Amino acid sequence: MKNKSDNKEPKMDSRERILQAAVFLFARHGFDATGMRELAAHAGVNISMVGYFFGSKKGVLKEILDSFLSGYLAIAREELAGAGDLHTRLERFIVSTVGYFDVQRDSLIIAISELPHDDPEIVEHKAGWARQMVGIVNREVCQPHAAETGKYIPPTSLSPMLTVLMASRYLFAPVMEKVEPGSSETVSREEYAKMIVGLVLQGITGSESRVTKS
Amino acid sequence: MKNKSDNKEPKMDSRERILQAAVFLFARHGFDATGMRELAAHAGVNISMVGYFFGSKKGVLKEILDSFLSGYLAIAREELAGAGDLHTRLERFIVSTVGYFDVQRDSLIIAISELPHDDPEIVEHKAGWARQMVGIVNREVCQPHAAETGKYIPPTSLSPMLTVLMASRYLFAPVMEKVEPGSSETVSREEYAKMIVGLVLQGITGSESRVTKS
DNA sequence: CTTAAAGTTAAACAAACGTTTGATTAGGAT
DNA sequence: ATCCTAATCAAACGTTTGTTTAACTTTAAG
Repeated sequence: MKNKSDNKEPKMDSRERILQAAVFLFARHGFDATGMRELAAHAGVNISMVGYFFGSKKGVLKEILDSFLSGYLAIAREELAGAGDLHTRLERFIVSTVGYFDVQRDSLIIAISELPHDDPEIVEHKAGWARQMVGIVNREVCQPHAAETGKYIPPTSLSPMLTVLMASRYLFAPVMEKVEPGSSETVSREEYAKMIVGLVLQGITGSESRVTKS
Repeated sequence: MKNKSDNKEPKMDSRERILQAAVFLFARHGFDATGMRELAAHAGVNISMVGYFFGSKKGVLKEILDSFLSGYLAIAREELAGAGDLHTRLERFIVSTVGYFDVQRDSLIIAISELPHDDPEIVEHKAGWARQMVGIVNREVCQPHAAETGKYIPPTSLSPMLTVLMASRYLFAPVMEKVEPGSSETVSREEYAKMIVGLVLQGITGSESRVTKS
């Protein structure tokens, strides 16, 4: 009566267990404050398995960042390009991204928290993804927008602005939950996305989804 | 010819030297990745002086956060309250805050990077400041805005959004500098502030300072 | 059955960690 | 002169850090 490979709960891939534990812990204690022993214990594996699968602790971080950022970039490619005018495409992009951030909130927190730190190995990784994102935003948003309005917003400014705007809710959640318990659930993910769509497209006067002139 | 207390360069307060070194290092390597020895060496003091003046390493962080957040809150009190309609007050607030973030960019990076981490001692500190900020934003922005438009944006959503929007440039600077060297200087602080004012007040169509209908 | 690879383990490594100690100095007040 | 206190220092405290080693077990194919 011993299941060999049919059950998933008790005998999941050790590699995957480590990854999940790392996402959980890095987001809560930070990368540097999370020890290998704590990580191994939380994943239910021996400490040396981290080195075996990922080479080093930093290897785990790189994998988390790559996985999260590639997903974010894929959404940008899919939603910002393609058919529709600028407003429509921006709205699609925001709704999709907020959904993605919502599901991947721990990875999002890790990516943004580690953003400003200057470990050259990590900075280079992030710069690679950022470079592609800037290219897409420039081609699909900044230039069409400049053609419409005559005003050019550099993508090196707009990309960070859009990203952190959509991320703000998840970055501040731990603090805001202390400020006003339950405040995370008062606004649903869909309402939050609409709020950002309104803000980006029409400013604070349009922060609800009422779009009268399309 | 020996100056006693007139000169400031060679014999500055050790306490202040530690504080300045900590702001510099915490912003670049992160709080947990910065060691006491590195901090003491960078400040040019003995390692035990950190404990002597601040109690612990975490004591230094708390002082940095308190100093930065109290300044931010003071700006909010000064610019969001007072005379003028909502748009005018928001514009004043954004211009002032961007100036403040620009000068205090290292402290800003520290505050946001440590935001999501769950050290109870630190979370409580941040929650105290956030609670006051939410109160001000609610009274001076959200409620007047609801009276005008009929749409209520919760301050627990709006405060984080405004904050990270103005901070985005400094959070991403290390990465964006790698993506496009010199991109930090292509947009001046004043232009950056105008960009955000336009975005917040009129959306992406108004991201330059051209305000035709006041 | 044998063999080779992949997975897993406990143990050990030097290095670095944050903090504390006790001695020493200097300056002003008593 | 004596005392007090703030400031500074070198040295050591006991832990914990990330990583590595070598032996052991399991898995799967020849």
